[in-house]
Amino acid sequence: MVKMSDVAEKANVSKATVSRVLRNPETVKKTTRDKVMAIIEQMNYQPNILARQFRRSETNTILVVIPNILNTVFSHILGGIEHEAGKNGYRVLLANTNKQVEKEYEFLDHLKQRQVDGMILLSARMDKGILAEVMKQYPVVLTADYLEGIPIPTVTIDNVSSGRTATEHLIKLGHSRIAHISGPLHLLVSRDRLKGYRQALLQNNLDVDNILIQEGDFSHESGYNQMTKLLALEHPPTAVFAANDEMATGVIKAAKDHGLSVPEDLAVVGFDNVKLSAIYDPGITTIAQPMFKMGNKAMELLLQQINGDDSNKTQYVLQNELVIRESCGAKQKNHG
Amino acid sequence: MVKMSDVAEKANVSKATVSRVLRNPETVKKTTRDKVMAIIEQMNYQPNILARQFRRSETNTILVVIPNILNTVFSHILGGIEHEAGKNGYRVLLANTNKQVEKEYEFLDHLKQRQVDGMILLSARMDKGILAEVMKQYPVVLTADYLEGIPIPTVTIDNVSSGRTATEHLIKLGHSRIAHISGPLHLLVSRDRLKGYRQALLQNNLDVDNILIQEGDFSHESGYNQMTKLLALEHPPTAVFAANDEMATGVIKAAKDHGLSVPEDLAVVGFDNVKLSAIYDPGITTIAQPMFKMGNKAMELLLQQINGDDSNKTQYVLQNELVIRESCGAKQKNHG
DNA sequence: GTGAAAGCGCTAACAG
DNA sequence: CTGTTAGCGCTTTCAC
Repeated sequence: MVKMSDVAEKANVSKATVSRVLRNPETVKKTTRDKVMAIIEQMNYQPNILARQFRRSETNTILVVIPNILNTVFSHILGGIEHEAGKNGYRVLLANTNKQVEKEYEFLDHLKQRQVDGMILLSARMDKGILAEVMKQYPVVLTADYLEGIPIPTVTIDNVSSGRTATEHLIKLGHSRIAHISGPLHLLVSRDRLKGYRQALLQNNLDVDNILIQEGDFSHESGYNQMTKLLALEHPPTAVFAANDEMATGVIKAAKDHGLSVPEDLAVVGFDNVKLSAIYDPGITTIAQPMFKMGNKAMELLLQQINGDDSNKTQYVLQNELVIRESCGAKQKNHG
Repeated sequence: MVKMSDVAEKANVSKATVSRVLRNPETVKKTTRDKVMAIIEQMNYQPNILARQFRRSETNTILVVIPNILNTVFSHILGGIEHEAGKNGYRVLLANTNKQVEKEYEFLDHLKQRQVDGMILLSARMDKGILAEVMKQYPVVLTADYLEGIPIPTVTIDNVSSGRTATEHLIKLGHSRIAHISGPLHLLVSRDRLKGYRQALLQNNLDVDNILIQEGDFSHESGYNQMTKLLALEHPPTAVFAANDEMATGVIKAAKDHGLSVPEDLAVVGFDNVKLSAIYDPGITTIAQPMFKMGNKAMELLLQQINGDDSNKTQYVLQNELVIRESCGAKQKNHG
């Protein structure tokens, strides 16, 4: 493996000059630079990045902690992160926690050992105090997930208002008996969407009937099961707001299996606007999270921190959007 | 940042001993070892991994090159890789190519610069000759994608026989006019599935009608569009084998929009067995790829190479499986 | 079983 | 604009 000193020798310059040519070309006279570059080409010299990382103690790598790669919401955000990272010469190390807190702690060590320059969390189940400590010392950004009461840079949408928007849409369509199938309630995201649902009902002088609120786990199956329960009620709902799109498909399936049509007999609104919601039949009305953009922005904030700009330790709330398709009954069925 | 020499000093031993305690504990007397460990704990010493990597010139990191993170087939395989990697103390660096060959070449440099110990490709669009050269020098495994004529360790299913299985299933159900919507034909995977389709027809003395073979791009939209074309034929097909599940949903949507029922008027078989195929309505009969397992096996093969076991440069063909759901008409509609 | 010493390949003062 | 020099923190012979 040819090294810097080999190049230096052959080019009749010092190692320092070769190093400069590589990292600060403008500080080297053009003729010298060209000569060195030529030798580098000729010898097919590849700098030893490991040595460089060690010497500079920076890795140009960031860690992305994900609860579940298989969830398309997370993989879209990951895509956004990867895109922005690549543009800025950073590499992305993947850390799948499978929803286990212990894994989060494990990956924290990578940060502490400076194996990465920063970390983006899509899942923050760890102890808030510990996280607060960590983020004093290392660049950290939170997205998708968020926490109350600690000042950590965060990129999200407003889940409360999104929940309200989804519910209000159903109210405007004339529904008064609207159910909500929530995500796991140990997640703040789920609680906030539920809060929005409640607010919408109350603001429209509708009763909040607790029997119409069922907790799911974001899976199709839970949507199906909870909807089946709801349909067994004496007064079943005429509309459902499901806390994600996959559960919405379960809701629709349950309704169909019960002999009901969607949206004629049951209006359904989902959440996320993943591809599934667009290709399902009927197309699912949903709240769009700007997932790719969330990833982008999160990476941007992280880069600011890495580059020592601490002025910006703020929360970013991105715009969400109601995407109307067939499942709510506000629109005629068509393709696209 | 406390370093090894600090620990050594406080423990009254040499750096060498501390290093041994960390990496070869069995070569250190128990009493010494315990003393050193205690000091390490007490001082909260974190070894500088960058220094270690540099010194040992190994990274314990592998690179996974993915054409598209948003595709669930790839994210499942990635999950399998990540799982196996984690178990063995390896970290996974993500390399999203967005289907651009140039990106593949770019990421190759990481390998050449020894920034990673090995590479798993889920996409090999690069020049075969170059790849062949690379894999002589560095640990590389190919999965999901594959190439003909170069002896690179590969983990896949048999796409030809899978295509045959899918098609034969439709033939057994009594269909004789069976269409195929293929993946992009520049991909060997797509060509092989098509080949299987052809073989099944011929082996059953059915004509191959080229008008029934349409090229898609694995998207819902392409499935929809190609199916719409097929339905406009004078003699439209009564069954369709789509080269992936997402296109199958497009096929079904097109049929419904055309006033047809699936499976009554049109039988459909997909490919991959992603979650979508299970939750779609109707459930889609499909060929299951053992995606997680493919990732596992690929990582296993890579580890063998990294550990210098070159005996095993073989192709692994994993078992596929026909999963029968409603879309083909072989089964009554029910949930699950 | 342990210590001394050399050095991995690069970068960054500092001088000139 | 370029060269000299001194390490970064760890691992690994080689002695003892």
